[in-house]
Amino acid sequence: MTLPPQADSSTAETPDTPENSSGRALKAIPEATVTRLAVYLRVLGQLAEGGAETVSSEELASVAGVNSAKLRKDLSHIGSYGIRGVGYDVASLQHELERVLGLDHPQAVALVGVGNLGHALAGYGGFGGRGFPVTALFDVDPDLVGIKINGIVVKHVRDIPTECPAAGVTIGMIATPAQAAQSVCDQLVAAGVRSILNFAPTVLQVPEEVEVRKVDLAVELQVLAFHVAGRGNAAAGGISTDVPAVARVVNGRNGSAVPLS
Amino acid sequence: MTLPPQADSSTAETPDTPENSSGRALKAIPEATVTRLAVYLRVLGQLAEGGAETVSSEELASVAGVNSAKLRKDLSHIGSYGIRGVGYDVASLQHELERVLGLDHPQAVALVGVGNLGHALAGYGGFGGRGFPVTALFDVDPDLVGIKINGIVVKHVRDIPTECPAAGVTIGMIATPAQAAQSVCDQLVAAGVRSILNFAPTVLQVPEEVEVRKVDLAVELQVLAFHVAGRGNAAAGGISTDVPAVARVVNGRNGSAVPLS
DNA sequence: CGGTGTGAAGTCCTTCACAGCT
DNA sequence: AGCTGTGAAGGACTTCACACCG
Repeated sequence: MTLPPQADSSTAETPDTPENSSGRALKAIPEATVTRLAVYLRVLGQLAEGGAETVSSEELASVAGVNSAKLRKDLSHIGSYGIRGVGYDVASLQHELERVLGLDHPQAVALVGVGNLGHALAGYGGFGGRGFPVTALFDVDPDLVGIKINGIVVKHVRDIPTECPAAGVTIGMIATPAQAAQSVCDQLVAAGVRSILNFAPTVLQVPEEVEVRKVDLAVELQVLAFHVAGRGNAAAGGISTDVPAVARVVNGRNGSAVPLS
Repeated sequence: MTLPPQADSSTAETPDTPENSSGRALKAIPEATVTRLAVYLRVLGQLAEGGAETVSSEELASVAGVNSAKLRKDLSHIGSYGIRGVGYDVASLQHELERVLGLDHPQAVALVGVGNLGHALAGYGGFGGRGFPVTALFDVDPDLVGIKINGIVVKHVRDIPTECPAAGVTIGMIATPAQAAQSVCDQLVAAGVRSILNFAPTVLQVPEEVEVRKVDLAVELQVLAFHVAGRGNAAAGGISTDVPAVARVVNGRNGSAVPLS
């Protein structure tokens, strides 16, 4: 699964100065960069599978759909892990990114709302490769509470206060109808969850220390509709990823149909 | 689903100068603004249901999770539809936004990949309110081709070239595994689709005139993980929506549990 | 007065272009 | 000779603050 840039969070401030493992002082990493780091990480995984040992910024950028200057600037925010004249070591850059993104010790994810969409999310094993295990499921529908999805029992929403802390949940996903979302959100926050991915079409009100990212399908489609209507006229200018040649090759395919779902 | 800003499209150029219905010259609307217009539209719908006739920028902004200056600036891009000293007429602003977003005449949407996630998307009637009807479904799995979802028969992917133009499809959604996504994308583009919402975890290569927005769950979760890890330390600063008071009230609820899914 | 619409200032992000390491 | 890392320039979006209108 792939999501776009939609976080409605305003930009975080980082008053104190974190350091990386080698003790080098690091400036706060821009929000926009963090999102792309996750993309680079995924691409590196593909390259590693393909047996690549090193990549140049040009190659990596091309596959990731950005230009090389941006990629190098992004990576410069996390330190100097490239080799001049050569490129980046795939494996070590991968580890570095995992570390920076906090993936070195895994996060427990709770999903609330196991209806239509939620059910699909729960079954989405691995979330497109190395991923986040959903470790707790909640709903209020008596027909759903008690069933197992992917080996996990759906609990009642009222159990959030006890179950979430017990399971060490740090990230919550809300896939309930809009009317229920704020209430659920409040309960997750009360249970100590500080990061929430919201699929319900509502703006959630949360305390400062909680981060919300939202995924709103209707909004995505409406933005596309705007462009279809010609008002954003993409045709005239530079929409689309500015990526040439290499990418299609490295992606490991070139046009033949492949089994779906 | 919500993105953030997340479309990876570079910014479109708009060389010619569009006008609105009243003939007033309009500058190109910023991408970031378009995304929020869709949110405002949704909120206006809620307000209209609640019986509101007018809203101030302050109120509307609060419910939409932005500050009022931004909201006014956003609306100024589409013209002057407010009344000084009063606010905005809910109904007419609603219509104006629908017109600008190109929702006045509806778009046909095709969905490719009716597996786990795709199935859920197909059943997501109305997409959280006024929405986009999915009018064509495709897959390659023989077990899926031929079944009906929400009254729509799943066709084989090889029928895209004939079915999409026939149904007047303008927007495509890709919910296939990553390996299949580029191939499907190519076929949609060949069939005349110029706007694509991609759920597969791959960067799609498309010609300039095609717009791609992506929704990548793994990336969203990884960004959240980054903040959990404290590296983006939200706690210290200004994450979260800067919305107070009014919002929770206008949202029509205040904390009690509501049925889910 | 109250609240919109908007120039101007400010912030964040992107792109350029090149110095410097290997 | 090649490719990274980065200051500096450039754009895009946001916030401020106030003139202006109803």
